[in-house]
Amino acid sequence: MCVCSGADNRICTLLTGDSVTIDLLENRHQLAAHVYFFIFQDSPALACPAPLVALAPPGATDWPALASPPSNTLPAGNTGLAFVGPSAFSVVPPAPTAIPQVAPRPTTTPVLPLYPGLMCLPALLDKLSGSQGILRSHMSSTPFKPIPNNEKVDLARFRVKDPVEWLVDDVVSWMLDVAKRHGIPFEEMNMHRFANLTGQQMIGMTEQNFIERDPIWGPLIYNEFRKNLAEDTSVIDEIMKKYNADEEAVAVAGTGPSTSFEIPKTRITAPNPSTMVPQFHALTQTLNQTLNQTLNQSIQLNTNLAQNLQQTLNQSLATSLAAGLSTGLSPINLGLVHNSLSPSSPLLGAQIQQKISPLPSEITSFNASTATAVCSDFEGLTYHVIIHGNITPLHAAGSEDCSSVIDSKLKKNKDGKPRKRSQHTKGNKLWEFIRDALKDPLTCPSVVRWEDPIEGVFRIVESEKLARLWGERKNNTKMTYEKLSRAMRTYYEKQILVPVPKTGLYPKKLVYKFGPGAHGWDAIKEELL
DNA sequence: ACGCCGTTTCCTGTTT
DNA sequence: AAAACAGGAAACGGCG
Repeated sequence: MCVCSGADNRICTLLTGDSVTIDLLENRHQLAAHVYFFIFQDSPALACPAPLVALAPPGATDWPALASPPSNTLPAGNTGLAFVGPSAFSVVPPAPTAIPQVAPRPTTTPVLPLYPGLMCLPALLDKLSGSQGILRSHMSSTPFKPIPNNEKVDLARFRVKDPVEWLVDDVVSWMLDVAKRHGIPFEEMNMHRFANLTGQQMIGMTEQNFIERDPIWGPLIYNEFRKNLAEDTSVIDEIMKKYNADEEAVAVAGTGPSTSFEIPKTRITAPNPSTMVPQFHALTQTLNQTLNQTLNQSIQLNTNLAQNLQQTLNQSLATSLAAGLSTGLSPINLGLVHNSLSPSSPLLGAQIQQKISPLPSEITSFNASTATAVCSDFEGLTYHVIIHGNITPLHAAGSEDCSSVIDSKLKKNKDGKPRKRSQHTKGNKLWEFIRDALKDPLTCPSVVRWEDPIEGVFRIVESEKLARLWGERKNNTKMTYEKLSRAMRTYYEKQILVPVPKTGLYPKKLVYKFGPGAHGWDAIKEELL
């Protein structure tokens, strides 16, 4: 999809993915005079000739007069823009001289008729890029070759990433979201002035920088971005990374292995303000206070754990903060934390069990059913457990290390090869496990992640880790991704999974899509909408 | 004891 | 070449 703006109508921001299609449909009436939308209809891999539906603004004089409509035009009266393929383009910053300022912006937003013509993509591309040098295609000159760059591009992706990790696609997606939420017609934003920025670059920008790029909406965009940052946990992440680095250093130089339950109270120090973006000072101080407070509570809890194991923390703070610490969640994901980290979280037991193992020897088990724990592992460096609720030493089923017991009970099949123990666990089906992993910040997005939460498309990020977790769940240390995927494939027949559309929108491997037989995964969709 | 379900295991062949 | 995908066949263990 291509969104063009600017007074010369040739500054184009190229987007990929289909979620924005909905935005377009919803906001079609808002399209003002100088916006062109190029929408590729039903184009599996953007092979050309891909039917191209273009909206022609009334009175537009420089609309590329491209060809007569091919024979496969849309039926008369068809206004559907429903099938949008991926973009074949990357964003190329326009030359500054090519961006005249738009003086009075249109305030009315007429409903635009569909341009009657359907045009071939390369022709249009040549038309646009040839004259201005704005567009660059990833496509080869071979017109029928599929897009080489079919990396995941998801217009909802910015929601699950830190702004600091936003790529140019994410920035544009976010801006579209801002425009939609504020009812701003896209073309009224100088989106192209932001389309070459990453989140990291935007973090370093002042409000004035925003205003320079968009005198009208710059302050709003700036405030929206800051709001995003304020709700984001990246700063805490930085603090915690620093903390972990310090802790590791101490552990190496110190008296023994460090565990998450050896948290020195003095370890958290304020970051050097000179190394930080000025706007973050106040935020960092606040977060530091919160962090210290929470950690101190955890330390206190830890101190009493072996004797009493009854402690109450501020659930909201501990859960949200720690969940954010674990994954650097965006605000939206933080909003999901309460649901996803419920004590009954299917992953939690295994995760807690895994994380709890370095506890002092007298604490050998953990009642996951009565506790809410959050673990953050920072890519395996170290981790911290912040616990809320009642924790009692117990002998919960599954809490012991069963591996040796399992091994001794393994039966052998005809070939004399050992077979694993139970495969059948009521209410714990594989697809449910994966669904819940997608809700759990401990595993999403590090192990599994959404490609398109609206469509139910998800991707396995770390296949063997997912298999290991599934194996832990089933007390089967021999689980592999190969076996797990075989079980996944049995779901196609039951429509629990359905084939992922070969649109080129998604990576070719490790991507699955929930089907009508699966349920409970679309709660995230409701959160996002 | 039996049949069904939801895997798990093993395998061969294909696709990416 | 390696990883992932596809799917057949048989085994397994829990459950009704």
